[in-house]
Amino acid sequence: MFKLSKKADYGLIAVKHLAMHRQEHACSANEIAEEYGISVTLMAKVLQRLAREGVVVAKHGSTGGYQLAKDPGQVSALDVISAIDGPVLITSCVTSHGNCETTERCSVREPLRKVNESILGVLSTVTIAQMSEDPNEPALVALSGPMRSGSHMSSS
Amino acid sequence: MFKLSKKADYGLIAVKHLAMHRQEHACSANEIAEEYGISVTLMAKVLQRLAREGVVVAKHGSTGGYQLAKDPGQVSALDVISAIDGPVLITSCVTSHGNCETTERCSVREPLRKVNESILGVLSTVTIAQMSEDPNEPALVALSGPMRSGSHMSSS
DNA sequence: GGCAAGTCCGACCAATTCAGTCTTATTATA
DNA sequence: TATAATAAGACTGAATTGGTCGGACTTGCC
Repeated sequence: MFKLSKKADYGLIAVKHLAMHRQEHACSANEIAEEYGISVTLMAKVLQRLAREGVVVAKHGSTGGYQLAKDPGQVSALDVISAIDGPVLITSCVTSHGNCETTERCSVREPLRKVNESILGVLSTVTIAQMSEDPNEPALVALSGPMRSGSHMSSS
Repeated sequence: MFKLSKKADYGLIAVKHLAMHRQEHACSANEIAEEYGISVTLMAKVLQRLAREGVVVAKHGSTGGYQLAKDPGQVSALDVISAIDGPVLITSCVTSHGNCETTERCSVREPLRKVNESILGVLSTVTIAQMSEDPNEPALVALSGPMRSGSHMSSS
């Protein structure tokens, strides 16, 4: 469809958790998973991936765990998502070496590439630090308002 | 991951094709599918869906086929995508009645909701008419600039 | 120094879900 | 009557989700 994978979702949760516990001890996968009621094994896998990609650093040993590798202001949502799910591409056509078999005939590739770039721009603008800010307005109120799903927000 | 479904992809291709053949006869699913080397049955299903959602109009009979329901400038990419795949929601949490079981504990819901809105904004800005234009025309470049729509750039 | 506990790491595996495809039958129009 | 849209269902395969196990590493305690 057009959704983040659960792994990417968990990755964002984990990274945000680490951002909020920077000063303290390193957080273990177990600790984070239990805090949010998430599958421990999957969260562990996500954190391993994030460590391999350099988003977080792992510390072995009995007091080990994970910590953010950089400042929360330096890590974007795109960093986390693409670390887990690989490069963000809205279509299979729009790869770096675009090679769907109907390349010449496919006429929507170029416009979609631009859309893809815009989305990358959006995702890279949002940092973990921003996501950790205290939302002074209750989220539920906004959500219970008029449905936004099918609507195209009065552009122009 | 974060990809359009093949159906949505085909939908965009079909709608663009219809936009470029407005003046002429109605195009059958068979004709469009063969032109782009696409599975005929899937393309038919996509067009059926688009017809049901009012994006295109179907004409029965031997000279039948599909035609755009509106002006190409009035149809956005979001219209096509959400007609086929349903509402665009980047996470399962961010629904209209947000009900993932860890709602209170889940801390990334609100930031992601804003990201979702930004993406909706991007998709709704792109019209079929723009997609049919010359690729050199930088119709979308403006979007890569400063974020609009729900962004929290003005952080504190 | 040596041992045990707690943690990360990597690979392999199982169940579920979902997208994509095909099939069949029906309806409407020229 | 022939053509093309419409509709509903079954099937297939891949991706996602989630788990298990054995290994390696670091720390704390004896």
